Amino acid sequence: MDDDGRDRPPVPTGRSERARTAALEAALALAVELPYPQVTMEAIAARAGVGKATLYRRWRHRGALLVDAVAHRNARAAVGDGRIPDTGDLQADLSAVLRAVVDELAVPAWDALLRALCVEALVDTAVGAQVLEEVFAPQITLFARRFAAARATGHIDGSVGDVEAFELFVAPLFHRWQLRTGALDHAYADAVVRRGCRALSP
Amino acid sequence: MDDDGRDRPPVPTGRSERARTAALEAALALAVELPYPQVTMEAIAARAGVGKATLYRRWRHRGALLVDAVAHRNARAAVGDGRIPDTGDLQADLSAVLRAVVDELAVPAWDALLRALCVEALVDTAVGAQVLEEVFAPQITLFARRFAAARATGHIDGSVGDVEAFELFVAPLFHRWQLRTGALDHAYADAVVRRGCRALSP
Amino acid sequence: MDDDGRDRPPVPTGRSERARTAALEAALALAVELPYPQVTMEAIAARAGVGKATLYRRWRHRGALLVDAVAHRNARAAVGDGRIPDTGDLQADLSAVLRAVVDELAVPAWDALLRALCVEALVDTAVGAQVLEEVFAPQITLFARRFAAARATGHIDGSVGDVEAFELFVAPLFHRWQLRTGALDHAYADAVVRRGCRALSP
Amino acid sequence: MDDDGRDRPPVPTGRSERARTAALEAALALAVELPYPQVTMEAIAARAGVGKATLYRRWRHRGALLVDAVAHRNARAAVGDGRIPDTGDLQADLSAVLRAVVDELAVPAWDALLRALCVEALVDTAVGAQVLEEVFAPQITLFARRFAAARATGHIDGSVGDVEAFELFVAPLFHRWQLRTGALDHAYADAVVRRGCRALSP
DNA sequence: TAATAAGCGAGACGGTACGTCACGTCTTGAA
DNA sequence: TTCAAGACGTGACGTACCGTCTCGCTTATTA
Repeated sequence: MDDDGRDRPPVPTGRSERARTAALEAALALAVELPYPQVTMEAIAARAGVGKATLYRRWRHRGALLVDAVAHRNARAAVGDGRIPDTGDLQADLSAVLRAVVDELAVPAWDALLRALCVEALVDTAVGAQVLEEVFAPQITLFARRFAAARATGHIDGSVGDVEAFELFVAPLFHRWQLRTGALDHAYADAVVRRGCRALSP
Repeated sequence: MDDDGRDRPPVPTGRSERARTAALEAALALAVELPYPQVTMEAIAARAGVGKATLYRRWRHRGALLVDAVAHRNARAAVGDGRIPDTGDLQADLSAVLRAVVDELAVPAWDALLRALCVEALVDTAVGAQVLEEVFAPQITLFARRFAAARATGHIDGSVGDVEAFELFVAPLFHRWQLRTGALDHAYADAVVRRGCRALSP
Repeated sequence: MDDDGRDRPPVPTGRSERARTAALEAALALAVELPYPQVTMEAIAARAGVGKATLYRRWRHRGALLVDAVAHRNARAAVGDGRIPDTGDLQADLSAVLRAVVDELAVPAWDALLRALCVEALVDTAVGAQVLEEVFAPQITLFARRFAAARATGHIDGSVGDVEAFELFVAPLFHRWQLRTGALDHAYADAVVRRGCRALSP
Repeated sequence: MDDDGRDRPPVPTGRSERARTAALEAALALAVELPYPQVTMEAIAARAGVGKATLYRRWRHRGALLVDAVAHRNARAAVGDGRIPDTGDLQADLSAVLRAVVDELAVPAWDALLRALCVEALVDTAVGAQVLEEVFAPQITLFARRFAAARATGHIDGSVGDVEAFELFVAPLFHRWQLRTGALDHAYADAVVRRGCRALSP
């Protein structure tokens, strides 16, 4: 699982590493501050002070570069700092998390990045798989841990899988975020959690 | 709500009507048979046998053209032929509908079209609103009618809004379709409906 | 003899004509003021205020463009104003002409253009043929007319062909100009003519 | 005359000597078998199995490398093996030599090399001087020796300089070779010699 | 003989130009 | 008058070379 459109050179030297970092950060910055069609490889290269060939040497697509850029960002500031609380009250814990997700999606920078990621994922199946693996899968894993605890204490139906439970809670937010079918606020997050917990109760 | 990127000439003559139809059908055909980045205005014009200026005279964006094209398609073959069944058994009715949705999404042509629509919606907020209004809103209305009946017979919690209920059922499918987090089949549709009905039960 | 790398569009419109002229004059200007490797299609397009695609639509090579540019220039200011004098004294007439050629080659602009033409002619046989036809052949024709008169009056050996006689006079200048084997001045022109006339005397 | 773009390291070790030879021969081979624009420093380095930095360490320009390569070639197989015959019959002797030149120019390899040299000489004055000094000057010297003998025996006009006499014979061939104004064969060589000798007769 | 530094091949780097394609506008010729 | 056809200026595409640089590795000397 290494030949998915990234990092051809196995040993990044000092100079290479500078170029790589500059490219990733330029991509992030441009994706945030420009309409996505203007986030071109040319613009990223110029902003990063890097040759276009260097970009294409490392990433086959703009999509691959963007996914790496977002992964790079997440490595620095993990969303929700990497753990779902477990106070014993599943509904309260999930409410806190989904409220945090709502808050994140309200940050224009993250909103723009995520929309860009979705565009690339929709356009190219391979990039879609990469997005799933590197951006969503970690989140699913986080939720899965909390669900396991809830199952152990009998708070949720043991027959529901992790991904299914994850989608029960996150998909409505994702849908509303992407299609803007309504206000995406704490109240909605709470309502989604309330209904989700009812759906999962044993 | 008239300057949203469509139909500037209000009275299409005979000749321009032919051009309009040809453009819409060319857009549909290309969106289905080519990767989306290759569905260019030039390609659509060429396929339709229409001048590029004619396209830009009627639609400002490729997105606006595509939305019209999908609306044009839906006008011919309405999804689920325009009504949600009401046998009195909400869960059975919704299962039938969501299974149909799953089947639709499995058709490559519709899958490709919907992905293209989502790309445009993600890239441009105005197109997003148009997609919502013309593609998703009709669906929500369909569901709303069935929900109203269910509320009247006391089968679901009266305090849950139509959009919220819609998202409870549709968002998981949408999420799984877009991100390919797992198999999108009848079993998943049934499970989503089962959990949704539990969540909505009074 | 029309498909030799120029003028694909048979009827140049008003806008096209402006683009064509601007391109030709930009090419001339750049070939004169820059080292030849910097006379790029990109630079010509920029200087002409013309799209690169427009250049490539009309000329396949930089060479083809340059040949047209020089022909365009020659159409305006014919070298030696289009006729070789005939005072009855062949040696004097040719001296005057070759001195004029020497003077022309001393003009940096024409020197640069001619070197550029030779580069293109050396690199690509097809361009070479075009250069011969459009730049040198007219000169040969001019000399041929004068040689015909000289043959008629018995001043030169009737068995020597026009091209051979032309080369007898012009080749030494060309050789010295290109390889800088010595001073290229009026004295040299006179000496070349003197020897050439001796060689051709009946 | 040492900083003209060649041999900066005065003491080539064994390893670097191998690199030098490999580079020169790769340059020759590529100049013969490819169109000249494809004879790039990269291609030469690759063919020679040599680092690009090694090329640039020894030669500043592709032109300097090419001139050295041709000189390297000439060192092995001297053109006309280094002497112009002196049978006492100047015209016959020169005919033999110019026929040999014509034959050389008919060899595609030498034709290609000489065109490449001329391109470099035309593009860069410094390279032009180098070409003159290393490729043409030795030829002029050869002719000069024969002219001196002819002058001593009163066969040619003593007032004509060596370079002028050289150009009288060689320039027409050069001109015809470069511009392809006509057939470049033994007959033409003979005619040029015949006329040249008449021009030079005392 | 072992370390040590110089020179090498390899090739990544920041650039620039290539030749192509699509953008959205504008002009022309035919219907 | 409207339309298809397509040229126009613009600018991004992905590639190839430029000339410089940084790597390890090989060599040839110096301790």
